[in-house]
Amino acid sequence: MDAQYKPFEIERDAQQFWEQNQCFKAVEDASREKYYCLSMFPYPSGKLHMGHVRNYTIGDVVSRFQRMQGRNVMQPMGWDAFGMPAENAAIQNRVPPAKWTYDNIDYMRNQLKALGFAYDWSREFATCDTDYYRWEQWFFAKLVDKGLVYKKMATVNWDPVDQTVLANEQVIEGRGWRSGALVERKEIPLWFLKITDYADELLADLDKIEWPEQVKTMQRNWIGKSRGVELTFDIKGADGSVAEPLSVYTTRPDTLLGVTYVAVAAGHPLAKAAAEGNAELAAFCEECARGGTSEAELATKEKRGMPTGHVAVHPLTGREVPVYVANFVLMEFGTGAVMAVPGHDQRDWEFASKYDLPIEAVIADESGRAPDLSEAAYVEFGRLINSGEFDGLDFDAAFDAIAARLEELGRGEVKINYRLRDWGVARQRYWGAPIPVKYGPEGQTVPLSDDELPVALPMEVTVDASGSPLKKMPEFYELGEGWVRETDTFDTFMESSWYFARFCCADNKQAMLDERADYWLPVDLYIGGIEHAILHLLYARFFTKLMRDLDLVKVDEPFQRLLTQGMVIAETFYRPTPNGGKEWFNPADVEVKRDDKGRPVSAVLVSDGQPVEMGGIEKMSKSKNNGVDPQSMIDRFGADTVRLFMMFAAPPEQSLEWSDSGVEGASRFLKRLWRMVAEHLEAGEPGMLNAAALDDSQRELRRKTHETIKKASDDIGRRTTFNTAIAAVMELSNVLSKFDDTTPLGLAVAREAVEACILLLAPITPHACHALWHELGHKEPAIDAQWPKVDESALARDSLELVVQVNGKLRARIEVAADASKEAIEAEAFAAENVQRHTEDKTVRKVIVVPGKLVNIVVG
RNA sequence: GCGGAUGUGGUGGAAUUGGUAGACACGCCAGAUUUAGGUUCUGGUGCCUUCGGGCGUGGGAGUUCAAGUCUCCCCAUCCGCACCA
Repeated sequence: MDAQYKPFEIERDAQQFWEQNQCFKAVEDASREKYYCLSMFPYPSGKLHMGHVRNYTIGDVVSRFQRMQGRNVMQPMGWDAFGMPAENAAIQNRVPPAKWTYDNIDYMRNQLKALGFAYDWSREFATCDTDYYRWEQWFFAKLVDKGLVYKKMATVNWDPVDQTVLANEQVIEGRGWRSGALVERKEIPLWFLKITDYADELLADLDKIEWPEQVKTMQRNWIGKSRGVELTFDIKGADGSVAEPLSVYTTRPDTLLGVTYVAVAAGHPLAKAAAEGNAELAAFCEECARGGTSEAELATKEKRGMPTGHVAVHPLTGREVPVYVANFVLMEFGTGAVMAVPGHDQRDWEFASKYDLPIEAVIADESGRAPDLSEAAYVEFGRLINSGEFDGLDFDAAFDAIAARLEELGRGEVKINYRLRDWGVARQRYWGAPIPVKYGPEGQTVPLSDDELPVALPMEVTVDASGSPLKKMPEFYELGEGWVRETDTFDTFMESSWYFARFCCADNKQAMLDERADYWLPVDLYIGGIEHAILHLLYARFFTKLMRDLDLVKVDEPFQRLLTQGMVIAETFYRPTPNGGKEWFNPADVEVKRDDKGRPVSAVLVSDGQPVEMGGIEKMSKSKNNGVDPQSMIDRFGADTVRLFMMFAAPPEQSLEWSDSGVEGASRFLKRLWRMVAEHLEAGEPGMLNAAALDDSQRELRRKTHETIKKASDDIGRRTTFNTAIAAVMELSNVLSKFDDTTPLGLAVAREAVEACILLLAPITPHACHALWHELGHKEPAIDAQWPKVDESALARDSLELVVQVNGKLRARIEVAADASKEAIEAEAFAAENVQRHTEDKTVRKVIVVPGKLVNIVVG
């Protein structure tokens, strides 16, 4: 064999072999156990970034591993092709979004192929293909029939200059990103899916799936099921006139007697009514409507309010408290009004302090007395005080008693609430799937029927900043006789909510899904960024339940296991610019200088030799210019090196810091591995592996081989910590390289170790392992080789090393027989010289023996 | 603001169930070989030390024979927040 590792030839040959033999085409086979491994499909932004490479390498490693376990593996790939960047590119470059998108797909597909991923390309599709989104339109019409779709007014970001709706991303510090105009909140009618109908099931079924606990927690908190009381306050105008009663929801009815004011949203009917004769209040309400709609922006805003002049009558005591308009109360949440208990809610406390409203204690602290409310609200549970007949009750008793009393008075009832809101799926944009609805001359709203579908998106359009071109295309929306088509398109989360199912039967032109989905679903392992922990994953779970209820799938949950991968980060470099900004330089163009300890101390730009500042390690991004181009790495080192580095540098769930020298290390290891196999083959033909005839060093290598198989199998299969699996194989290869026994038996043991290294690495560096497996004389390709099995008998040891601690400090190591008794171990421990030194003149109080691990002698 | 996470040598990380902290790799130091240089190989490398040992996992307290791991408080950084994907 060629003693030199030539990654480019090897990779080209391996990829050709896989393609010619259609090795990764997945075929349904009821007699075999299936494994559906899916990575989140990419948005075709132009070229792959390192985050993609990481994501897809993880998926590929698992897919190839599962194949070697004998499973029938499907690993598909496609394109999440609708979205805003295509429109932005269209505005900038005057290219229609469709052309831009499909060109990007062509380029990125080639990049994926160069990385050698084991995809079944026959299942590929893009969500902007009419053949894909037509089923989404069909499905939406079915949901309308089932009553799971409705239209209501909702708040959007409105750019008053460009006269267009902005995404939250397009609102920068309260201003439109193009126009710079102050953004306003505006109400427009939009389509919604009733995800709240499924809130309970979405919550309960989290227990059925093997997801990271933190992701499940985030989803639980997002759904936010709470038990509380909805109650009403009677309202009186400033002149004493009676107004519409005000409904509020609270999870703390035990604090009801501490209510000292009530607050409503600026858009609340009560606020609107009060503002009519009050110019100051009207101005305030208008001001509240300024700025973006994002919750982070609203929640961090300074809390402000203004009295309406109305008073609310306490439902139990009859006490009259002022009604405020407050900017932190939102019409979209709950009833658009809240009761305020400044003594026991921090936000209410701050508001009350600011506007000089009374702060009263109705919950006692641990000592049973009224808590000190001068610095902050007391938010713990406790027994009631200053609450009349309810005094002395704890939270649960007070909850029930107060709820019962309100119910008796017809003033309230216990209610389960969810934080989750229905899903607004309409977007006022062009590059999305058209919403299949038409409107009639008499105001009818009708979903399109099967024979009116699909509604194809016109592909040849000119896009500008003034909103969707569909709204200016009568040939698109005019249907004749006064009928017009909806011009809004779907949220792109719609497409990504069911693509995993369509991969099962992407070629079906007659139906959305067929029985092949029953074979492949659920996805066994889903891999993608943690940033999708809530929205995408929740919507996909919701869609699965919708599809199940329409008899399209049989599963309750889409993704049985979930792996959330961390970000790829890199050092940043910059120079200050005269205008106070920063000019960022790519790490590839910078050289870092180190001190004699290897600490980075300074950096210079290679092109001019002048210094640049180090800006810290950040997520790879365009704005900081610290992205490392995967293509240039593949061109320099080959795909296997890039894959190996990515899997070795960090466990998949943590962020991964890019390091050029780390990549070189990965490349070095592959060269060493290659040379080692070549030298092993030079050394001659191995004999039969007779386990009973091994000498000590042979037995030791064989034990290391099987320990490595055991660890790597567990690391890849169960723990998905690929970095430690690779480290274990490196250890084995280090031991192997020092093993120079060229007897037939020695070579047999070495051959077993070499083959273990290659097979254990085959999922990670598939091209090199494909070639090496062939060099070792195997006719079947490495992808069809069986994953190595552990020989438990090779793991057995005669003696074990234990550590001896005195008062928890390590003092000695002892060698004891594997089956030594506790007494024998203790005796051996006390016999150690260093142990004697630390125990003499002291009383032994306790001896702890942890079998196979350690002895701890406690002296005093 | 709310929700979720992370923090270990000069660096990335390992320590899976409370039981030897620092596996594996990068970097650095010394040596060897070859070369014009990169390369390759061998050895060393947490910090301090009076060479007995002591200290050490963001900071502070606690539980335990034993804490990177469990509990409480604090600090810093990252992700998400419903129209970015």
